Amino acid sequence: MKDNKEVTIYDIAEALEVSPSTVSRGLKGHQSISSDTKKKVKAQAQKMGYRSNIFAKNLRRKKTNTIGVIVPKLNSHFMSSAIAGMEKIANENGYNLLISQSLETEQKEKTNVETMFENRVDGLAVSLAYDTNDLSHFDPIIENDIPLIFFDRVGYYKSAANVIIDNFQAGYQAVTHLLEQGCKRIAHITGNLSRNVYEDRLKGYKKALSDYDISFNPEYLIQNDLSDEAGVEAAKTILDMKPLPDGIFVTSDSPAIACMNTLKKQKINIPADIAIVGFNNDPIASYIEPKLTTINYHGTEMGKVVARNLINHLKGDYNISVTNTIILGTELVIRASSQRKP
Amino acid sequence: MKDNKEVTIYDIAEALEVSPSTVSRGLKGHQSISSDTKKKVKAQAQKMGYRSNIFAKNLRRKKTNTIGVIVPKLNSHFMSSAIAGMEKIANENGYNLLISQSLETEQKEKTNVETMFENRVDGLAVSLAYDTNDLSHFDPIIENDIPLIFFDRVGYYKSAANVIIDNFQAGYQAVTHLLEQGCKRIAHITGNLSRNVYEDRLKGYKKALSDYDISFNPEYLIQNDLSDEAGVEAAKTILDMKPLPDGIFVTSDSPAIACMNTLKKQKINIPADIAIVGFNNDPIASYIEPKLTTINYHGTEMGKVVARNLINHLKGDYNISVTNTIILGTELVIRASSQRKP
DNA sequence: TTGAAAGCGCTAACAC
DNA sequence: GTGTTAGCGCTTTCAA
Repeated sequence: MKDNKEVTIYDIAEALEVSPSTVSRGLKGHQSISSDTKKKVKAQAQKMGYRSNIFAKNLRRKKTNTIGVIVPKLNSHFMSSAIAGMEKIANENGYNLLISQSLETEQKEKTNVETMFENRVDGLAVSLAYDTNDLSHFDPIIENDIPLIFFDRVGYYKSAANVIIDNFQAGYQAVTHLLEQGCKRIAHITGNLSRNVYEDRLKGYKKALSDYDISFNPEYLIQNDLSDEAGVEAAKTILDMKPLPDGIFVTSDSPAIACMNTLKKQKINIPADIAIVGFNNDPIASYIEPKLTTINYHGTEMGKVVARNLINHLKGDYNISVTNTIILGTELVIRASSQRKP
Repeated sequence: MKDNKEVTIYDIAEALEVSPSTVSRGLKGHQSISSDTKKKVKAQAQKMGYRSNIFAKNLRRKKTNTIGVIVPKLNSHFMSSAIAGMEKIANENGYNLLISQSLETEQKEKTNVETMFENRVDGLAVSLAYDTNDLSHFDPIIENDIPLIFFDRVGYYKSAANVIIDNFQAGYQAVTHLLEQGCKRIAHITGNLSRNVYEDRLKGYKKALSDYDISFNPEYLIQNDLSDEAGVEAAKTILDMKPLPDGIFVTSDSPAIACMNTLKKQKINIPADIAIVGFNNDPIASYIEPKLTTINYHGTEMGKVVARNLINHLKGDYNISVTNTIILGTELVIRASSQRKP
């Protein structure tokens, strides 16, 4: 930043022989300024190459028009879509996004929260890291009345709003679908069960089974980190099961695909021998063979909802913590990997 | 943000019966302060729940420790990786990222630049929108000595640094590979040729052909917007060509795959009838059948390089515009879609 | 090693 | 409709 002589409202005031306040008011179209002066002020500002000093403004107004965003990883299909959605809404409303990633660790997440706090974001949107247990690092945020929204991976935390999908319903739907296709022994591959998303999907899985009078078999529950390697490992575990499961509900597409490919290599026929349902509707899901049945939910939409709520709250339109949880719809996308009947 | 009584250095000064300047110095570990006072100051700050006011600081220091990033779209594999890379480096160096997307339009890009300027980012990293022609909206950036780096999709613009991959070389390599596989009639599907990336890849394509004494046939050059639909259309165009091409170099994976699938439906054997090479090494490339040969380049790496250079420049380690263009390596990933020989 | 004081550029309460 | 004035909280020169 060049430090030689930025043009200030004083310079404009001087040139126009009015007071700085008149300039300040004129610039932002304050009502009690004659439209004549307004025009003059703006013209002069333009002419002198004036740009408002945002620090001074923030210093006075105590707000930044910036929304902080902390996500586990920026480069996933879902997250980048969610951020794209937030960016769009934020931008339309004159807000900026300050973005950081926790890289799935609680430690980094804490630092991120501090940074956001230091930078005095007006609001904060967070999707929790994989291993975050303690949420006390959000205390300063709440204590300072900074509106906080968790999205997708949310925590049980006072006075924060949540934007999530109906994970229970989605899990229920996925497993019911498998049951309808005639599956009797359905395995479930999932992640850290203290994350709401996986916990709720598991509940949906159990409920669907019980609705079909099938009792939950803990052996069929495989828990890992949902990496591709974990998908391969899970496939091996499943191949060792006796009797062999005839259906799998995997709580993420990418390990689902890794798992499916491994099974295929062992001459397992998908979906005839084992039907598979994933989660996320990643682009890959419709590119592989057989195409993967999965749960679709719109990241962009979720991002928009998050930003919209945060901004409405900041504008004072309504209080965010009243609307405590917003649940977005999902849909089951049925493709070849699970479809046994026409 | 709560507006009731934030703790300031004055409060600390008062409590400790020292001057504000001493507190200011103590807090940042200034050399000319006794380590005893430093300790006291820090302890007191901690005790009173002090947090520095970043606006006041910025107002004085005229810098924000923020780097602006403008990309066409956040939610592509490459871009989100690049941003993840930047975020990492920025964060390690105490910088924040202010991110916005141009959604591929020059108009939005202009607004974004203005916003970045208004927000006084210390540096700016930009990947150009698909349809940006005129670069004059970057003039204020340069005029105010804000370091500017273009990455991936760069422009010919004075005093901005570029971080790119060697598109010429990559195109050359891709096409040479097709030629080595025995292709004689190679079509090329590409995008807006006023974007360096596509322009240079085309040059590489031509050079490879000429090295094999094959003259460039403009009929084989298909230009579109690189969407999936465009890939399907391109496939149809190709099917109408007589003689049929026996190789295609597509300058992006996703239309390459759309194109390949369309060809497959018409009973074209890939790679026997037509060999295909894509570009980007998107995750899908290795999931489809046949797996797609493509050019790999690391978004994360590029993001890191961009951030590192910007920050080094800001720290005064060296001048960015001297190192005008940084070229990162790519590699050809040979997979089934192009491999005719073992 | 510490303090006094000026000022970064803007806003808004209050006065006219 | 416009001007005066007092800060917002911090840094930094200069002086002690």
